[in-house]
Amino acid sequence: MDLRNGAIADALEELGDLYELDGAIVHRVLAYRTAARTVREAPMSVAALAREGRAIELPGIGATLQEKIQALEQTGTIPAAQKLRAKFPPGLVEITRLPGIGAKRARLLHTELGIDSPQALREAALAQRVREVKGLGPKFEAGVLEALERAQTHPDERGQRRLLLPQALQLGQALARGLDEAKAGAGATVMVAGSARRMADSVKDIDLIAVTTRPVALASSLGELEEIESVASVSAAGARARTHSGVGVDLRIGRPKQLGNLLQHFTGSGRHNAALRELAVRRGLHVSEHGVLDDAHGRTQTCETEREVYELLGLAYIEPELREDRGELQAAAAATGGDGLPKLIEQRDIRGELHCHTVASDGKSTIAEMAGAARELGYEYVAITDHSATHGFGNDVSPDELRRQIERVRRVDAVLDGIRVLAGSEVNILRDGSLDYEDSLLAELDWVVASAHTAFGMGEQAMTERMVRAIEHPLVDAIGHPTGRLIERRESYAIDLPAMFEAAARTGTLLEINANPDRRDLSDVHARSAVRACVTIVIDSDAHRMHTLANMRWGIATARRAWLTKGDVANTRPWEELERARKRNRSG
DNA sequence: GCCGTTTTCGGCCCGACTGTTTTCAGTCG
Repeated sequence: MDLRNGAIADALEELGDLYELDGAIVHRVLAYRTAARTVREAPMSVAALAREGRAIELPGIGATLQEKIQALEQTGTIPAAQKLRAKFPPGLVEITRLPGIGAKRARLLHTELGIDSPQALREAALAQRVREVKGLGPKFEAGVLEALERAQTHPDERGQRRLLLPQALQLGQALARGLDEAKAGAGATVMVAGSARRMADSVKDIDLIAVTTRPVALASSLGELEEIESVASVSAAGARARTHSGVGVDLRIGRPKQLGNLLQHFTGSGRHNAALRELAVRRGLHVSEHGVLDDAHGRTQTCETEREVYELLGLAYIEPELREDRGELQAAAAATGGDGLPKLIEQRDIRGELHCHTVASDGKSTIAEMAGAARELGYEYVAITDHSATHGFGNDVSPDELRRQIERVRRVDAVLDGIRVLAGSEVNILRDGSLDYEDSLLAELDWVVASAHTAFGMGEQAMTERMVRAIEHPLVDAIGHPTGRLIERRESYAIDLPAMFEAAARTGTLLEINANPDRRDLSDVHARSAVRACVTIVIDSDAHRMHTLANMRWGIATARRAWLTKGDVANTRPWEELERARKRNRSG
């Protein structure tokens, strides 16, 4: 069994941390962290790739790192890491996670005071020995104690509890509105930036930007908002604060002329910006939140829009969702030989909903209510797909009950104008990959989604065989939430994704981007790999009541982050076209 | 440690903030 990518990434990250403690130059440390991310996001087994000597095909992985990955796979450990672990105890690495303490200071504490754990650090600080170290002082010592205290009383915050995107956007927009409406906000423009603007799965802290002619007054008013518990700093450049729920808020302020620079800078991601600046330097330009400095003229040019920033660098405009340093800069440089950026899918491209629930299983709304709500959203069709008999949640839909449900759907479809209501089911994929309705019953349905809801712990090979068997079933139109992950709560089950994608592409089975904001499954990275493997995607809300049909937007966000166009997504097509093209009609 | 309109060595983004500093290093995003 291959070592999972996550485990390899963890090992590379640890090694990077250790090298940093050991005083390695920052670029070497950075190389490990970049490689760790690449491995974590890779759609294939990096262990298998390394075995074939092909891991060097991944960006940021060279011969040295490939060797280390091979060693890790063969012996379970990397020799260099073992050596360094003996030198720097794990408690020291833990100390570098405390705010305000990095590798340099951790190492200083280790060599000067022999500190090797948070506990030892605490004792030294209480005995006022930390302030005696050259370069440190009483304020640092107090900060250390506070950080240790906080880590103890808020253990969950050390693990960086993150907000899901909907909560982050809601909070960010509330704060932006609050600043807008504050007295100092008159004439100001306030916007949500950061990972929330990039529509990431989850968000660590809220980034806001503002342009105004009265920066200090605006920065001061952040602390007056009801959501804010404490303010760490206020200046003309912005403010940092924390909400009552413990979320960090970073406000950055500039002049109206630099709105584009500021928004671009603070939207990030950090990696996108770093890559952007490297590209700029090669062209004699220096990019920052203040503007674009031209070496040749010694002048800084400010931009009112982000588009101008990218244009100054010879790039096409890059949508925020793409700014993750996943090839978007090369694509945006199409004029100089890149592939060009895709025209990303939009909400208005969606013509129908193909996965939602009603009171027949665990939903809260009726067929007529769901269909009416789907029509309100402008959809042309909606498939009612309640859970199947063995799911165990809500009311079990026995085969007879499903037959009655089909009749109910037909009746609603007959009386409801303006939308086509389809009879479907979200069928359970059993342990062996079989489904829990007879084929003859499935054949009566207009739409069949198949999903795994149980037995997530089976091994990779068994799980892959299970899913591939379901994919190969001639009556399965789509696979629901194909990896089973819950964002920030549950990892995906072990599965060979390339094998699943190959099967889906071969059979014409759709793979879902489930738009429930807790799932967003397939993820952005996986959906992109799937489409590259010639899989067609379907984006579904998986709504359990009328208003959650609007969750479609989170699925669209994931699709956009996956570089998907309208053409990659099945439910952008009219029902007749979709039905004609699907596999049960293709194969016969 | 990676990488190449600077190809096998010598670079490798930019600024704010903090606390410790007599001019800057470390940390963070």
